[in-house]
Amino acid sequence: MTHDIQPSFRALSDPTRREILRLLCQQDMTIAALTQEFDMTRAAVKKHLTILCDGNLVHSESQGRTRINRINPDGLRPVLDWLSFFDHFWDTRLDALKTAIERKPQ
Amino acid sequence: MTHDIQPSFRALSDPTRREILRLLCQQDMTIAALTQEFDMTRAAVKKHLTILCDGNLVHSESQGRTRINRINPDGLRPVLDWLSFFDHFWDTRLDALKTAIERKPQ
DNA sequence: GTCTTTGGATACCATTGGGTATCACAACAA
DNA sequence: TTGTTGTGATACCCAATGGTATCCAAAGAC
Repeated sequence: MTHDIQPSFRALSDPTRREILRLLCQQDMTIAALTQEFDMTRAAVKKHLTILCDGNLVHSESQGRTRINRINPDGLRPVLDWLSFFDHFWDTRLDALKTAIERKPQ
Repeated sequence: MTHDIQPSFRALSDPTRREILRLLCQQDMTIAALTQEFDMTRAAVKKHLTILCDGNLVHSESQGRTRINRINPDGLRPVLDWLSFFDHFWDTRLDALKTAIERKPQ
């Protein structure tokens, strides 16, 4: 039901893919347009886009001969949720430590 | 000067390492203690810890014979910053689109 | 129609990554 | 001292990954 976050973290772990996301934040782009921004072949960019789609961070849609690649901001939510969870537990532990120190008889 | 975020994203991309972070949120742990939580050898856990240290998410400190592994919450900040940047640009684009629609004569 | 462009798919290569096995070393206990 | 425990480091294995080259199909442009 709820999406696995692993594909999202995987997609974010490559600098080329993060750069693709940055570019797609500004405008939708075709594979050909994205390829012009990198020093690699179209096939390589296509592979990165597939991984970004698997991570639910990008959505692709055919329009005639071209295929429009679009950011999917909802895909980032599970990642942010996990990091928040992480932060929450850290805070909890910090609070527990603080409480322990305060209670400790000198 | 400012740390490269790539090692942090890399460290977060593996489920075992995310689980290690979750465990370390609750308490500091030695490698031996961490190894008991996983179905793998101490050497494998050690490798994961090295990657987490490279990503600045964990800090290790020798205490006599043992080595204490501790969460470094500051290491998560660059990651959160990047994701915020991402969010910001998405919002900006969304606003631009909204404005364009509102301005568009019907 | 033909040609060009855009993209999908596959095979292939070199490197990285996660894992084990193993040896060596330092610290503590007896 | 002898042994045990916690750790570091290395060599090795196999799968995954990032990349290329290549072929193929379909949509537009001419």
